[in-house]
Amino acid sequence: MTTKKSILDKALEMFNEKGIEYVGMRELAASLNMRVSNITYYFPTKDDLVNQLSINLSQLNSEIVVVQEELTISNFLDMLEKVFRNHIKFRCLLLSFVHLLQRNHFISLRYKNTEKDRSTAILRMLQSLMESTLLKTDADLDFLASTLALIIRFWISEASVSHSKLSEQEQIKHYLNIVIKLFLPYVTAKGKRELVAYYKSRY
Amino acid sequence: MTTKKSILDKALEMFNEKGIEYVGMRELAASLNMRVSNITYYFPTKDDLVNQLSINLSQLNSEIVVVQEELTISNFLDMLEKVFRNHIKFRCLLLSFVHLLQRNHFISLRYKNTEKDRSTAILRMLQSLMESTLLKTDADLDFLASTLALIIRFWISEASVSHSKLSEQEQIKHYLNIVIKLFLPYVTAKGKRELVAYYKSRY
DNA sequence: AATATTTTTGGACAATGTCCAAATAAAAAT
DNA sequence: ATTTTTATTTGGACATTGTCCAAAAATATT
Repeated sequence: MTTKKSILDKALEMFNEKGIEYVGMRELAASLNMRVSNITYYFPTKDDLVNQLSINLSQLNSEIVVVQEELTISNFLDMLEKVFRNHIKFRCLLLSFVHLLQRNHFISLRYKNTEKDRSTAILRMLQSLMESTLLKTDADLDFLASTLALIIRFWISEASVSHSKLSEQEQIKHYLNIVIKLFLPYVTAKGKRELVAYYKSRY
Repeated sequence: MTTKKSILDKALEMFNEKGIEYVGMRELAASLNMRVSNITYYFPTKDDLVNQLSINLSQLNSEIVVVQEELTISNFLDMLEKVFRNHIKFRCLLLSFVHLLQRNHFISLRYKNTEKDRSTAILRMLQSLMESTLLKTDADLDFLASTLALIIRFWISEASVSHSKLSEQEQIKHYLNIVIKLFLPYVTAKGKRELVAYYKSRY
């Protein structure tokens, strides 16, 4: 394992534990048995370090969210669940989401580029579900996409505030459930069967 | 105007502008034409200062969210809109919500006390709407309350990230719209008339 | 007018992220 | 094998942050 990777791993671990803003460079260096300036050799600023973590999360999510023909509700929820799992792995980033975008120059630049892609990706998936007659033709896709985006971005913040006693698995279940119920009024009979099947297959 | 109040006012103004974490005590003091230690005389720590702002927001919201007999959809949405306006006035607090709860000892203590009150208040309002035959009897109130809580807490974070070009008025409209659409499948015919009437009366 | 209380001040403190010249280790070239 | 070049690591410095405190100044009370 390279020095760079060991720094990233330990940083993610400690950031997740205590929050990005509350882990000092000296503390991180001490945990790694190295000197602070050794970290800054690989990551000149703390923002660089955080930015690399954010790139890693983006890549992980990109592997999951792939455009596919004939998207099913199960596929869709599976993807969502995997994204939720990635969010837990990188939870420090999502808990500091707003601050990072306000102040981390790299992240805010990169985010602006991927933001539209991501939300149009969601919209296209919903359209695909509609074309497969899984969503009713009069379903308000913009509403669903907006609400979905809000949940995806902030579920983990909400969970850390309101459901911290729940296990990670239970938290994921809770917010997947909310998504399922969000879709419920808008799925066709066929879609509803898939939705219910997905729900029963897990819980 | 007392010194204490002038500190709170200026702090809120600058915190909203730049973010709580990015306004230093010296910067704040300079804007007030006073010395740092003069601020710490009234607010020994920055957390004390932030906590007082958070108390002020809580009080403002408590004045709005009052339990009333015969709650109507209009009343409910009016309350929500007023809460949204308060959130804009104190937006710095909501943008730092997670951090404050993680690290500000006062706020996290106080929040735990009011958290359950608030969410049961939401639930009771929904029950009241149901008793007034504005919500269908089979509406999933827990789902509505959960989703509502998520929107109320994080709409302004989402707006700052995704809709920063919109005016404050447009942002409020957008998220009120989401709430309206969230309720749409669960309102009775009578409730729907109210919902539509509310929507048309504004926009 | 003297005393007590409240408010304001300047300067200190430790901790933070960042930076840099020098030391060391490793690799490449001779 | 020895020298030169490059990559990595180190200790110490810097400005900035929130916090603290003894003394000064202003105000209130006796």
